[in-house]
Amino acid sequence: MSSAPRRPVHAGPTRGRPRSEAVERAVIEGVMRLLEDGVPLSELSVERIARTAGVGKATIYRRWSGKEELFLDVLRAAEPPEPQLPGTSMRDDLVVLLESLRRRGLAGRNSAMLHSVRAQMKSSPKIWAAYHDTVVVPRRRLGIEVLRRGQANGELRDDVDLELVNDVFVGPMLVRSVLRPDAELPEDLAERIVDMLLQGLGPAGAPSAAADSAGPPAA
Amino acid sequence: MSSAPRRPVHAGPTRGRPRSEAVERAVIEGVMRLLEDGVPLSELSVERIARTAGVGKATIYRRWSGKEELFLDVLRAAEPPEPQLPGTSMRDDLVVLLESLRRRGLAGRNSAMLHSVRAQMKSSPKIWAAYHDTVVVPRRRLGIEVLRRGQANGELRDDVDLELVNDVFVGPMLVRSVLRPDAELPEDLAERIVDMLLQGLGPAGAPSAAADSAGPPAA
Amino acid sequence: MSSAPRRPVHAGPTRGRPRSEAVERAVIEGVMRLLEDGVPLSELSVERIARTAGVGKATIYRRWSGKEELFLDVLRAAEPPEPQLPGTSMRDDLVVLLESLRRRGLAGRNSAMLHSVRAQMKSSPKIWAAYHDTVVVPRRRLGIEVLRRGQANGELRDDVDLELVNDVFVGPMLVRSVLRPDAELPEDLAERIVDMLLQGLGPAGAPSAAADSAGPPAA
Amino acid sequence: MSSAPRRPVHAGPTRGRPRSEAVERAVIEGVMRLLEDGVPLSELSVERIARTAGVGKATIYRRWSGKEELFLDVLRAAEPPEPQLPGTSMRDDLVVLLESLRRRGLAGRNSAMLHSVRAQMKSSPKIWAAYHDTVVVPRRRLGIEVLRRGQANGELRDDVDLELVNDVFVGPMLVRSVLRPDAELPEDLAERIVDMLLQGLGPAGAPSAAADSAGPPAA
DNA sequence: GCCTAACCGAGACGGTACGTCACGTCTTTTA
DNA sequence: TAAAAGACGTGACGTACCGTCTCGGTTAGGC
Repeated sequence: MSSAPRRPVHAGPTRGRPRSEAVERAVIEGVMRLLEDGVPLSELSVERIARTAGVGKATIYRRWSGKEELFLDVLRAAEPPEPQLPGTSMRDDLVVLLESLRRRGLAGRNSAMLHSVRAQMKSSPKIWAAYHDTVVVPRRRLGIEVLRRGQANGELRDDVDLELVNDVFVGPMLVRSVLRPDAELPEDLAERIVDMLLQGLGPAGAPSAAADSAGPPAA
Repeated sequence: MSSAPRRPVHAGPTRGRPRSEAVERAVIEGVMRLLEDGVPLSELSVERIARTAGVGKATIYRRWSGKEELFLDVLRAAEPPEPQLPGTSMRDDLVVLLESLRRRGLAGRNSAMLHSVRAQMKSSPKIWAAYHDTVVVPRRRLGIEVLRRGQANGELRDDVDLELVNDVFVGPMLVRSVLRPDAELPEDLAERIVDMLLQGLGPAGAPSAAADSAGPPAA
Repeated sequence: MSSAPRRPVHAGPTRGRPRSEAVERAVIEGVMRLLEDGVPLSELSVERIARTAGVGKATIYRRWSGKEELFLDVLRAAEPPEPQLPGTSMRDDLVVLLESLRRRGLAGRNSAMLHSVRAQMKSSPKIWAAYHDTVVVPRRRLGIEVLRRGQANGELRDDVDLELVNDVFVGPMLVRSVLRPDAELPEDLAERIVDMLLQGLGPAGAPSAAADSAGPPAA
Repeated sequence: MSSAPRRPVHAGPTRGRPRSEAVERAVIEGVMRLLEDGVPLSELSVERIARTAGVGKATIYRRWSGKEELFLDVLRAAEPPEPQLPGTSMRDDLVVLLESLRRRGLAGRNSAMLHSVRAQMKSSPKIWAAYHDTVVVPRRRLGIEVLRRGQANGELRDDVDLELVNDVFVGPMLVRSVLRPDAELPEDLAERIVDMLLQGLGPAGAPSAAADSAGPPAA
């Protein structure tokens, strides 16, 4: 789970006193508590984190190379679990997927701050890449799998690039939380996006029948 | 151009030495040069900016309340001009709009850093809101205007929320540059997104003919 | 008076805000107050000195390269003024010289600590050399001058190395305060040393008459 | 040899693995090697000493309460053996005593550093007292014994304070090595000091004949 | 020949100080 | 009065040691 143990891997098995796992937890939870308490990101110094967690500064630097790397683990710990897909149809799975994305942006008081943390992490391309690979990509894979199943049972056209289609579904939801982090997103947003996209925006699209019948067209 | 002149409006017309406009430009261009030279954002201190621009620190603080506010002006200066819309059809206008969005993300070596600057600015909600209102919103208004014209001439269905539709078009492009700032986006991405959305993703959509014919369906 | 301004001597006249002399004084007096208050030397961190003097750490490092160099100025400030020599005879001058040496070792509560400071400074040969050159050597020169006058008026033999003779007078007094810093030295120690040395230790030395007549032999 | 075993004297005779004497030696010799290698005193951390000696930190703290106490044993180990007195006369014995003092100050490259170690120890009065009692006092006793024998056989006046006379002999030699640790002391310094003092500095002293004849006056 | 207590090296731990750097403010002189 | 320069108090940075505390593994008795 930890990003990089920073232990010089030179010695044999475990020599010396082993690292305390409790410390790891205390630090990450300390950061979360500070964020929940409304401490602005600019006041989240390593020094203060250490003080809050009741931990020496060196103990933090022994595990993480800096604030960014620590934040990476904080975000990973805060990431909500993978949503449970109903599996009844591609359309329903997509709605659940987008809905979980919407909820992530408004989970309690700290969500705005978590958003800032994510933004802050971009200062270091390496760290951001690590976040992208371990958090964003898996979620993306899940979406593409859902789309693939949709193609298989005829809910989705065959002649489309699934990567792009995934962005088309996810983009509208994500871009709202990125551009206006504190805006409240309407509850039926996921449904509206999915249905609108499935039925097309041009006037030649399937008639309004498709808008209410949520299930697969032929079933 | 400056966001907040910070001049206490107490004195008469202009007493003493007037502020040099050259200073303003020198500072903003200094920041840009540093970014272009690959200086990481974390090393962009006010102290260094002042040194680079050959300017006193106090002179910077006289104009901007801090680094974030300065960055705001830097981003505004770096923002590409509003794209020239062809006006031949909603579809073509949308392609140009999205294409300008794509290009913004790969403008030279500094684009990745400008992206970081944008991310950094989110640490301060006030500053981000200012950026949002002066840069994001106008561009958004432009898109919605295009969509409205599309509805008027039958290119877009009548029963849709234009705000949401705008996000649906813009989202896929934006989310890619947000999640993977250094990825190269294919040149025909704008076209593909627009056409895919106009024609719908469900199997009942217009046949493949619509996919190649890029022009408006009825023209 | 200051040991090394540490200012890079590159710019022309005085540019920018000049250094505050009050700060210099506050720091040195802060150290002295801490020593007087019985703070052990090992707790005399730069951090604490700065806090005591109400001064930033950087302000200290701007003037002194480290604790040792600062202590150098503290010792120079604490050094008692050059004693007033009576000039009545070499013997009397020597007694005054040695007496001032004795008194330096017991000036208030802080003398023991000043002694520690001196000891500490030896960790850095460069700093000690500076102390030696600016404090020890002048005092030494004074002693040798007294001896030279003694040779001139017949109080001291002609065939002796004045440097060595000076050490012979100063040594016994100094060695006591070095080896046993907290011992109280008897009040008449200076007199006893001078007279004993002038009259010789061998049994063939001048009879006890020389011991009471303190003045020059021919008076 | 060890100053304070620091073993809590609660258990019976010797239970468990006994302490390795080799470790004790390794640590002390490690310190000496570091000093010989020119490592400045300020870089002589317990951590580095342990690393050099290939020993755990706790092993050092098991034996010594801290760096100062360890240095005490280092100095004791470095102390040259008590000089062999010829016994032919007080004058000769004193010369040998002072000569051994002179030699101590120039024993290889490390003598300057040993001097620093001694100085450093003064930071802790307790440690310095221990050094004084176990190293300085015995040597002092030896000097006073020599003087007493000199009084007995007529080489030294009867009416003098032996403690003070001892300081008078030792002081000039010691003060030179204290004030200028790196100065080279001339080879005949011991002889010159002793003879000068025995014959007195006043012009009424024995004529120059006594200056060359080094032996006791009456033999 | 075990048992077991104390040793050993290694290194993590909570602290504290180091010396540097940047913050935003404040004096200076110069224009 | 604004400008460049740079000192100022503050406080975080990342590192190094402090002295203590586990770890796994040794090394001697005493049984």
